[in-house]
Amino acid sequence: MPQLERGKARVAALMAAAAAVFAEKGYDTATMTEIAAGAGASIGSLYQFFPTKELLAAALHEAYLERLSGELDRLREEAAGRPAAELGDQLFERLADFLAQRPAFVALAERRDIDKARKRATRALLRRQIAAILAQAAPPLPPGAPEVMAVVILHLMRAMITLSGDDEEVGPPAVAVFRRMLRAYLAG
Amino acid sequence: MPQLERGKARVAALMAAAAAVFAEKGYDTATMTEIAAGAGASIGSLYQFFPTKELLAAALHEAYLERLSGELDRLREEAAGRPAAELGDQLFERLADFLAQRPAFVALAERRDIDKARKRATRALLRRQIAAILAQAAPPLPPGAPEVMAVVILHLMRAMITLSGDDEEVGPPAVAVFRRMLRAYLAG
Amino acid sequence: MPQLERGKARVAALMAAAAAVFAEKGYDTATMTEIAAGAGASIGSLYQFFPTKELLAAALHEAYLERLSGELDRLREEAAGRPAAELGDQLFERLADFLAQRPAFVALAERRDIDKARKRATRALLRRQIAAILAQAAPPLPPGAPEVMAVVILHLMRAMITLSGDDEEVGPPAVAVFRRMLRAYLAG
Amino acid sequence: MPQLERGKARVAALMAAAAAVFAEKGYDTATMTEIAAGAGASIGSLYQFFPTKELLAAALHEAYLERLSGELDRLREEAAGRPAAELGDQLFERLADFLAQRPAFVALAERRDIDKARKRATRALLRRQIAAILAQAAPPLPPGAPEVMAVVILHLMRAMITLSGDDEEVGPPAVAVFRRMLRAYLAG
DNA sequence: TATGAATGAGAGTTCATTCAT
DNA sequence: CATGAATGAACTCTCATTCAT
Repeated sequence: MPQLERGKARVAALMAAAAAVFAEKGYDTATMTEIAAGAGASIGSLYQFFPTKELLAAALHEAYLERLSGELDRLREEAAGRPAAELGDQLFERLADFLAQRPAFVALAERRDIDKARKRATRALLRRQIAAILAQAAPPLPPGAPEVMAVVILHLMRAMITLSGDDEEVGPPAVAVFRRMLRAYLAG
Repeated sequence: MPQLERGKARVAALMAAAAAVFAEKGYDTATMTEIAAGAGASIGSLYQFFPTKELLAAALHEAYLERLSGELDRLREEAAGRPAAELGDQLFERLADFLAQRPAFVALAERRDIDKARKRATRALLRRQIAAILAQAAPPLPPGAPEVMAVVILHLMRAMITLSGDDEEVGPPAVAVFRRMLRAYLAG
Repeated sequence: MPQLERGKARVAALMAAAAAVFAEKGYDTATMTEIAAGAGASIGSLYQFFPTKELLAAALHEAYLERLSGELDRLREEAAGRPAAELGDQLFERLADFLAQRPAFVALAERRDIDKARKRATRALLRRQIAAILAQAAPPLPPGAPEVMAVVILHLMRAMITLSGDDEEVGPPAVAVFRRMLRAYLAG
Repeated sequence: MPQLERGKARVAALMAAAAAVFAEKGYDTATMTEIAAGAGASIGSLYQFFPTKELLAAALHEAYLERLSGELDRLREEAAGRPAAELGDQLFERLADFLAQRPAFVALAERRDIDKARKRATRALLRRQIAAILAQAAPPLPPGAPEVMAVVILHLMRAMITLSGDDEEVGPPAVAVFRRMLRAYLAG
């Protein structure tokens, strides 16, 4: 919606501020006022571009999903013919990176006012992309396995996130275990 | 705090209502008014027993934790000398049951206004109990493993919960995989 | 909704204040804040009883309509067998009185966010009551006439209202003319 | 204010859009943004020509009044020497037409932020013009009657407008009655 | 002039919490 | 203890209007 250069910069600043606030407080507790302030904008300016708190969240979420989708596409291209365990490792690493750099992602993905169907659709999309990657493994996984493993990986990622907020002593080894479990399972 | 019989019934009803509302709407979105109404009580009455929304949540959470703690204690007694994989299975099942019956648990465990230290402490407690169970496995797990596996199990449980809200087609196989992964890992 | 005596008094005060503000500023321009202040209540108190500006307006409107309906019922009982012109005069007078004492009535009846069907229904009700009165005239009006005359009278009343806001020099004679026109028409 | 051709077209488009929006939503509820959009212009452009919402409304109202005034002037010229009832009929018809084609007129005439004196003055002007027409009736109306009847006619017009928004079954007969009432009254 | 971004006072509404009865 | 009314800070959102380009 922004047409001028100035507007584009504003929108970028607003989304960045929104990401920060959503990450820190969660969707419900985040306030539009704080987001606007965080971007050095007036509340009116925020609403000029995002007519609703929900729409703001949706826009940010969408942007994240597109980026993630692109990254998975790229990974699929690179990864044809590799062994499954290695693919799992790659996925693990890249997804973890992606999420670590976007701490608002989970808050956005789980906000309650998102409608169920949409949520499901979004998850299905990601699942399919990850399954597509795993389907390229050589030797190939048994039929059906890529889809199930996609779900597994996605949920492991969720666990990862929480883990990074955990104790430092206990987190890293657990991450390693998750990784090994996945590797072992994919290897055979 | 309640001294009379009547008071105890009130408190029970209030906590039940709170559990229902927290489960349905999440901590932030739940309102004290709705909770009171759900228990057939007036707001005034609710505040008589729980002087704060946060205290209400804390009380409910505490109650859940105690119950869970008890269950884990019992499991530890029963489980001495079993193989690790079997213990993992047992834990898996019992924890899943526990959470399935208390859908407010996660919402309470993750509410944002809880102070970090307390959160950490709570998690540490559970971890220790689970580790204690795993430490009784025969043959024994390598040193340090029970603690790490406790973390892993706890996070798998979290994944489980989310999974139950997922598509029906894709959820159950993923649960099975998690189970098998854990089993395999604990077995060797 | 108010259950205690105190609450009933509040509601009465709030409705009175609302009537005053709606009358003075019209529905759109009236503010909930001003209404609350006018009743010596806090904004929260106002919302306790009227969860929406629209509902407040609706409640007030409803109350007015009920009162008016009662008045018309009474008039019908008293008026059986009188000549039509006299009934017209009576209606004219009573309705004018009613509206003069409730300057918010028109503002409420015409607010834009009321749904069309409801508006129509309300008007139809009043029309029917007035027609019922005119139908009792002796000698009787021709068939169909009471219904049409009811519409005419209702619209004359609307004109009356506006007229009272007009110049003082020109208003009263015009009112008199309206009255005579109606009389003449009903007389033959 | 607009000096170029382009400017005049802009102003015309803006006023047309304003008329449409005022008619549909009423003065209070109409927004400058929607008006600008309706004219295919930017807000900045709208404010270039009409520095205030109120001034925009005033300009539109003024334009309408001038047009109406012209029409009444023409009618006065045509109508000298006709019987009063016929003049009433003519007025009735022309005014109704005028208003039917300009649904924003009433909204503009009744907006609340217009100052009372101005409102009164405007009404007085129209009244005088209508009275001037009626004063030309032959045989002449009694002294004072034209002024009073002008008021009456003006208010009947208002009723007319509302009537056209009413039920279709009940509107037209009522219009006819109004017409007949006026005719009869003017005839004697 | 034209455009679209920027501003911020103010409106409606919510809800945890307190108080009077 | 119970009830329900009272309070007001805080929140989301709107819109007339101003400004920079």
